[in-house]
Amino acid sequence: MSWRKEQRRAERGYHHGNLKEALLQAALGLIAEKGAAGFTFADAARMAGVSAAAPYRHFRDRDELLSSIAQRGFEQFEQRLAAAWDDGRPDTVTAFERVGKAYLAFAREEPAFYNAMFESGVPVDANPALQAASERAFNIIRAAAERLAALTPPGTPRPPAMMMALHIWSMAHGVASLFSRGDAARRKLPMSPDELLEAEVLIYLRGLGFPTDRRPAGKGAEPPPVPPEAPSGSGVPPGGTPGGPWGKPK
Amino acid sequence: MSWRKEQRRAERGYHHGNLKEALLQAALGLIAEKGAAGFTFADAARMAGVSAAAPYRHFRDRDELLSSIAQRGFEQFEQRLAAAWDDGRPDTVTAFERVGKAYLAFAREEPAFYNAMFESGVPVDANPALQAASERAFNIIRAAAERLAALTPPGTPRPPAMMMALHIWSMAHGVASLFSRGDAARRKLPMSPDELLEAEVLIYLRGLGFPTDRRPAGKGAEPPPVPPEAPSGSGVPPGGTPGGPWGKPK
DNA sequence: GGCTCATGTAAAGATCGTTCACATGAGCTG
DNA sequence: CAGCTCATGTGAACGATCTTTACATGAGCC
Repeated sequence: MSWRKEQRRAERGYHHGNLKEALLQAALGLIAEKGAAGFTFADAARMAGVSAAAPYRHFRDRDELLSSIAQRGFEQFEQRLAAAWDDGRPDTVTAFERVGKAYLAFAREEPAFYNAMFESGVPVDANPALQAASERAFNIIRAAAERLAALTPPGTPRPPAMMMALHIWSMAHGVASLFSRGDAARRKLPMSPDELLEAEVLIYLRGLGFPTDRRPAGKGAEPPPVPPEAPSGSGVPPGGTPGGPWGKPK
Repeated sequence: MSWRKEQRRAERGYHHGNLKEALLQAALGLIAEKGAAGFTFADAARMAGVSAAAPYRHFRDRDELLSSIAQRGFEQFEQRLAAAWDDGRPDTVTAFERVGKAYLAFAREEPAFYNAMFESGVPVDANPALQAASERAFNIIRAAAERLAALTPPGTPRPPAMMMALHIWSMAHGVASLFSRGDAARRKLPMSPDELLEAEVLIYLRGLGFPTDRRPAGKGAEPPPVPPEAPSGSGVPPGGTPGGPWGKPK
């Protein structure tokens, strides 16, 4: 046995005290480094200063550890999305876009969680708690979509809110997993993932009849200003950044 | 040594004859079954009836096999996308949507390839040939986007074609990887992935000012042949079919 | 026929995931 | 405080995988 190990043991005694948490943290670090596939149960144990068999006292097997991380990830994800949504303040469209940004930010800033959640092959539906956490996170997007759906300008086709939510989710996930993470991020793009997603969502919202004219596209005339936030009237600020979400068209 | 093995050997002699190809096929089957993560080099060897060391005569290591499969996948992917695009016939928008469908169809029908290409953790940029194949596939989408960009009705914002291509790619990939494959597909949806993507793309195109009012929601009449390629038409048509691509709003 | 080299084999080392019998010690009970 | 118990950690061991190394085979070519 290594000197190091003995030393660790001396420091902390026979019992670790908080092994479960330590393992989760270790795994998180390892996944961030080498991906969920490269992460090793034995490595996590080593990193926690414990024998290879010890983790089995806290997790049925390697998959359960991964699953736990995914679940915790969904919980944090939900919190961040909820904070971004902020119940639709100051206006629905702005908040909606903030959710998109939060999605990408999470994928970028918490690669280990995102990996465990969406790219580790953990079957979400196998674990009820995990599935529930996943649904709670999605429900934020869904709630936002409901609000948005209620606001689609009259005379415009109005898809079910659920569908809009799924659309947004797929856009965000598509951008995140193709361009915003790991080696995929190395695909060189003419713009940042954030800009890409923002423009995508804006075009989509325009397709639903929402005024997205706060960013005049190019030199052209302002797109016809549909009454902001249709029925009630609290709404999208008319002003905007010049250049449009996609920059000046050449 | 097993009887089976001896028998196989007797059938084919000491040399396999076409081991490289056999390994690729075996791997493809295994990945389809158990995912790229669960796929094992030794298993592929076994399935080809050779010793565990034999594959190393044809692939530097397990990753190179995976990488080869990904590359082959991108090549087939390119072919299918190209066939779907069919150089924009009969009209750009129709062909464009066909590309979207082809994307999903590939993801669904060739799970092993799709898995190796996008979900196996193979670093695309590590292998120049692989990267080139990937780019050739993307170029189909890109070419389609160029054509579409050239047609955006005047008076409408016109994002760069490259951006449009990336948008479409991210939508397709998002839908495919969230809803169209593996356990993720088990997330129960109120509609098929194909419908979901089609609606998403249509709304997006509408956001770009394209007329997307053909296609009465259900089993209705034949899509009214909108004058194909309508650069002259003004943006979003006021009428549109009731319901649009997403069925009747409730 | 004989040489050569690509192709396959067997054996072995390193690492993992996992299990099992056993050790330790924290906390309760009396 | 003594003793018991049970959660928690240890070591050893099994089978599987990946990979390397030395050796075997035989197809093609002179």
